[in-house]
Amino acid sequence: MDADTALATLAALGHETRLTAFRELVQAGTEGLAVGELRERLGAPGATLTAHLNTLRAADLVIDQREGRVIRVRANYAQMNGLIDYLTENCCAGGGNCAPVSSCKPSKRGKKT
Amino acid sequence: MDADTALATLAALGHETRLTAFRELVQAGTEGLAVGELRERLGAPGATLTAHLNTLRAADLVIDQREGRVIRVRANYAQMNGLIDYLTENCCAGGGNCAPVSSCKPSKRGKKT
DNA sequence: TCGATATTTCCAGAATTATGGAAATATCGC
DNA sequence: GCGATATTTCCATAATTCTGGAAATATCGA
Repeated sequence: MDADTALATLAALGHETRLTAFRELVQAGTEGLAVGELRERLGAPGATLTAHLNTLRAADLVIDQREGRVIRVRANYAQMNGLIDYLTENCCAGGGNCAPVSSCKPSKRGKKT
Repeated sequence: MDADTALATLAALGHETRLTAFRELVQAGTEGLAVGELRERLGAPGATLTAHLNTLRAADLVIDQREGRVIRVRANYAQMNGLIDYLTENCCAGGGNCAPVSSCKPSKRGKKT
């Protein structure tokens, strides 16, 4: 992932509604959610949600698929992995101060930092 | 790391100047950089850089230490690790679609996604 | 104390982003 | 085709963030 893509991805996630929406989609799993279902969960007006979804779409963080009148949205895990990779490189490049092995240990996840 | 902190961290990194600044600091390693040195590298006016540094500071992404008239700024790797952990949890929770082992393999870093 | 250097705060204008109602588009079942 | 449902686009307003000059603050060496 290049810097511009990482930037767009970070900016897309750096908004409360969009981060919450993405988390809902991740929790929903591979099936994803209908836009209407997501709208109900977030309690946002349609136009507002669409605007945020468009930002997430532009950042390639979600994939949608039309199923008749319903548009089903899913989290794009590949892009999230790409972002994590990018940040890991950024975090670890140069000084070797936080090697991937230490930042990715399963046992370390969930700790209070 | 809680959701609010992750949000502030993502928003802080979701700006070109701040992401570039953070990358410079990571590359600079444990010694960090003087604000003036960072300012020269970024080519930004002092007030502008200070505003961005304040955002990074509020997000706990940088640590600074005064050395006489110079303020030395360093990347806070712990916070970056915390963010990566948060995203990894978000990415992997629910569906098990992208386990940390796959997103953090050293061999996978650097791939084009 | 003074003058020089480093950085910040103050502040206001510029630019961008967010919000949501109303109208438009797409698809369905009949 | 028509009415109903799902979602988007359009658009204007509101809110936020960005930017950078000028003044203020902090520290130094003499």
